[in-house]
Amino acid sequence: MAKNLLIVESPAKAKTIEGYLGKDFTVKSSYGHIRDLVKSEDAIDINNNFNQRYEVPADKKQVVSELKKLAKEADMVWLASDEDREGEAISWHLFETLGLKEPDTRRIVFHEITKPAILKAIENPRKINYNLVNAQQARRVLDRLVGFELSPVLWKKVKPSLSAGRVQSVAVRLIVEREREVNKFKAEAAFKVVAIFGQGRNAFKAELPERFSQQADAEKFLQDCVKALFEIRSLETRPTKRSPAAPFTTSTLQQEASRKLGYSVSRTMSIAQKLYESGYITYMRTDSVNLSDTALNAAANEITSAYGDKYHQQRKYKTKSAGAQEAHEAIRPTYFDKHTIDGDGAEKRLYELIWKRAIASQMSEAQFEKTVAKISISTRKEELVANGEVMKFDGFLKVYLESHDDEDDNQADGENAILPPLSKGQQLDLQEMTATERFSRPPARYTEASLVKKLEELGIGRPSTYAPTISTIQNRGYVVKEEREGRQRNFRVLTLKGNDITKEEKTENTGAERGKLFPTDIGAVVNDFLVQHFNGIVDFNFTASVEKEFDEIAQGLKDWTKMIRTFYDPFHKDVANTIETAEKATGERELGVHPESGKKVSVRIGRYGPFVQVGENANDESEEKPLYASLRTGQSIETISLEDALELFKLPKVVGEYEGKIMKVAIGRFGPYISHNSAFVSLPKEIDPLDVTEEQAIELIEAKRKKDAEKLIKTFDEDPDVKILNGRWGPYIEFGKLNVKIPKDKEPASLTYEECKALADATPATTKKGRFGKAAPAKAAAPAAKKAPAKKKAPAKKK
DNA sequence: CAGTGAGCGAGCTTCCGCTTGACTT
Repeated sequence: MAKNLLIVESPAKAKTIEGYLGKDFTVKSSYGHIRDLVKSEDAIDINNNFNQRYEVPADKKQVVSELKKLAKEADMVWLASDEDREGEAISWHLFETLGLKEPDTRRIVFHEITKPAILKAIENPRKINYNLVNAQQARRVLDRLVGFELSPVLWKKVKPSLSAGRVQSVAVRLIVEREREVNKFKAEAAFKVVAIFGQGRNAFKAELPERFSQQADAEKFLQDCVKALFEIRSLETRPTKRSPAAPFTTSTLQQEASRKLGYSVSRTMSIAQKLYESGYITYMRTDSVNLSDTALNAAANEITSAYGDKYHQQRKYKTKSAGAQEAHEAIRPTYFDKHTIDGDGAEKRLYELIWKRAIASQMSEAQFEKTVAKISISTRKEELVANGEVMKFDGFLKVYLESHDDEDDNQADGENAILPPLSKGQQLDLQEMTATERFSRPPARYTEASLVKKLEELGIGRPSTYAPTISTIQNRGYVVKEEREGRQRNFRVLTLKGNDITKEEKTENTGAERGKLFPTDIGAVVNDFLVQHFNGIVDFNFTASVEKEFDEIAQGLKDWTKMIRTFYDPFHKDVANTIETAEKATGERELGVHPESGKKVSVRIGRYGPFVQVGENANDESEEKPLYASLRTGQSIETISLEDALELFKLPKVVGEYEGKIMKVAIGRFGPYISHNSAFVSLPKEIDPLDVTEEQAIELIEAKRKKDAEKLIKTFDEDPDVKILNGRWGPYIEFGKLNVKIPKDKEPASLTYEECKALADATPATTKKGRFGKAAPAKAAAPAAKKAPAKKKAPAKKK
């Protein structure tokens, strides 16, 4: 038995380290945290110094018992979790849970998984840093208190099962506020003048720095240019350079993989996880841009041998993010001489991206010669400007060019074009000049990756939580990732050619979005509610300010329970006050009055989602009941117009007759559908329910019948409502409204009616939904309830 | 599931940060 047990957080890391240390060491992993606060309300004892109750979650029991056993057998246990707040806490939880004793325990840390780093760490053990542990406890307790007190407020005031938290609520806020900026944005049009001089290979573009807001001014300018002389007034050439970006962190990897490969952040992370487990890359959840000395040398060797000495330049990067804890290296290939790897296409592409970025980060800068030519116009005082750029040395650009979110902006302007040989005083031949109407652009909606970037800038969230946070806000229905169609927009183009000026009107598509994050109505309502009642929590600086206090705790300058007390008491007061006084939040908005009846038209969120209401709530029997209609996908209570709202009442609508029965189009909870003779057909997305023709409807009904017939295996004379069908997951019996799976040992085609009935009777009706969600399972059917009888709920809080 | 938007009301939902596989539908 090995004398030493060394525990790290990640199993892949454990494997590597075991190779470095030899027989005297057993290296195991804790798989992250091994304990957490209990789920129940009594996890934190508010009145007793915020004492915590921890438990080992079910999925960690096995790991813990194995570690316990090994720890008992070992002479010395080395706690080698990461050197950051969470890592220190993991060591402490291990110490407590495994029942370790101080003389036989060492705490060690390293920032890179290299043999010298590990050996050095072992020579320099220390004790658990309880200040750091306290800082983590403060973080953990604060997040629990915030999350588990705020969420229930939402259940009461907005809708059950919603959630709020220090991180997710700010993420939603960013998206809601950006959407509002986009919606209130008014595009401003201005004419941009571009001239083309010279012929053929010597042709080049020049631009007028000023823009004209009025068409008349642009026209006048072109008019003035008809007989004008153009001359190069000044010519300036200067060297410029561009430097490579730092190697990847989690967030920059997510951004580049999104821009260059189109991966979602969760896809990027799961591919990176595979690469890590295969030993191709270093750890992928990191906020550090640092490379180990071993890596610097390996990169230097690779660059020198592959590209030559002049392409290499050693660089050490410093992190720019304030909250960075830098427990690991930057993300880099484990072996720089491996330009590509075995694996599927996605893995290969991500690996190559990581390899290029890391290699480029150690390469020389690219050198350019930038030329600016200013061109005077004899009839005007303005000058045209031509920019040219010639690359003199490619440097790092040989392998990698970083992309940016706002890429397409400059590209079209010929910013980096090559200019022909020019000289000062040279007369130029105008070939063509255009004045094109261009529009200012609204701020860009967030993509998953650009949201991560923003969160990182605000110091909110950690490398391990970016991807899960993005999923959470989508799963809660606060945010949707969507494509939206743009709309056509006209713009004017004036062209001067020869001595003639022509005008034309062109159209372009604008506002189309792909893979952008949009707030839902519920997201907006929840956000507004939180901003109104808990501004301090959803403040963009809240995390930064508590982080500062956590740092003070980590340095031993502050008592963590005092810090939490100072936060909690007023916060809890707000919670209690809000529960008592706040109205239910529905996002209600009045759109106006119905043009014919004069009744009030309003929108709000109801039990089944956003809807329009015409007429007041009936509080008296003599009054008429109001009319309701659900909003369609893509519509929102915040932006819908009165006209669009009234459109919704044009459904349900009879679109024709078929086989003697009417066909009706309506919108249901699951979207638009056609009903016919008590059968239902969903409308495909691309068909507008208001435009369905009789022919289309018949076609759809027939198509549905055909599809159903393909699924049908057998029917019965005894009861037409009983069928055997082939479903997505195999054959099943449709017994009236109940679907029953057919056991594997039965042949579906040979089942008799009686057998079907028996199977149906044996199936508990748990799939049926009651009015308030899932129907309770029949009491007698569940004799052995696993759960202990529910605890008595704490009596209602005193008022 | 197929046109609702009350209330009735037992018992449930929920946080952030560390880690990976185990899961059906």
